[in-house]
Amino acid sequence: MTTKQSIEISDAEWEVMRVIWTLGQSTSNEIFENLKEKMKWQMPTIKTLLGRLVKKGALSADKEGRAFIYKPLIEEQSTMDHVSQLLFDHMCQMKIGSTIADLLDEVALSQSDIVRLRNVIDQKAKNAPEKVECNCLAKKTV
Amino acid sequence: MTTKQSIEISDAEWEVMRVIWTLGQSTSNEIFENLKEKMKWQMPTIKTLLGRLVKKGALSADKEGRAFIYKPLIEEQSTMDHVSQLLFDHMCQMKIGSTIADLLDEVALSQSDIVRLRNVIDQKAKNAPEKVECNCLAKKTV
DNA sequence: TCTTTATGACTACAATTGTAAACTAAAGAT
DNA sequence: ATCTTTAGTTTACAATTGTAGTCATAAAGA
Repeated sequence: MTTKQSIEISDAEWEVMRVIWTLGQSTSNEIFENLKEKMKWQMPTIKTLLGRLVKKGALSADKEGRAFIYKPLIEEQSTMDHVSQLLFDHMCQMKIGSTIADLLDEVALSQSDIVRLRNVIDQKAKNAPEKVECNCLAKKTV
Repeated sequence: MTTKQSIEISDAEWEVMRVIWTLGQSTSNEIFENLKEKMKWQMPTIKTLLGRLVKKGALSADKEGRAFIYKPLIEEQSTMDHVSQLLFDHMCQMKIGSTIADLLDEVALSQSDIVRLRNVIDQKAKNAPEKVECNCLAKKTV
């Protein structure tokens, strides 16, 4: 799993990836079973998404008898890290801290997540500046 | 500012919003000056994005002499909160904690951000479960 | 071996997005 | 009262995305 960071995965494709990541590998049928309720998708929709994901290099497809077995070529955690960084990269730096705080308030966290988060924050605390500057405007070239 | 949460703002549009949010209000010219370097955009590109944002209800446009003054109709912090929630909503619940930890490691945080984050985490710690279940597969309807 | 069926491949098509050219109308200058 | 400049409007156009129909083919059963 080389984990190419440059791959763009759309929302719909993301749903397919989640199933495959969780199962480790999967057939189109299995994916269909897992998503038809939640997404109200027809089989051809899944086929299209699988095709695009293979083409993008996010999945491998190995023929196993009649069907293909799809396996992830990119790793889940690093893909999640990548897209969240992309998102926050194009937001006002000054407000990222509060946004993450608001976010933490909404998500489910386990005890070990808490430990991990506390550690990260303790580390950051050591060198945190008083204020983070807004980076939304071009620097004045006076 | 009513802050309609349903508005979808694309990446390019986001850049325009950031400038307007930071300035409070702006003309197309001012936006151009702030983004031409960073985005390498031509003026018509900005015009298009402004038009789309007004149409979407993200901006108001008041004629002031020759030009329009654009003002945000949605609030920056809540828009940031909204899009980050949207992003994490379609990710594996089980891995969100570690993703946010990885993210915190990368971003700039001020001392007051740190205080705020510690508070949120302390709150969450009270009721945090041992483990957060993966929510990527359909529940078996046995 | 022939037929049925499951599965993937190809095609489709509208909406959104990124990017910008061309056109038009109004404001300021002469 | 014109002309020029400037700012907005309309049009354009390819790529991506969401969603799915149709076609072809290979496997499985009769």
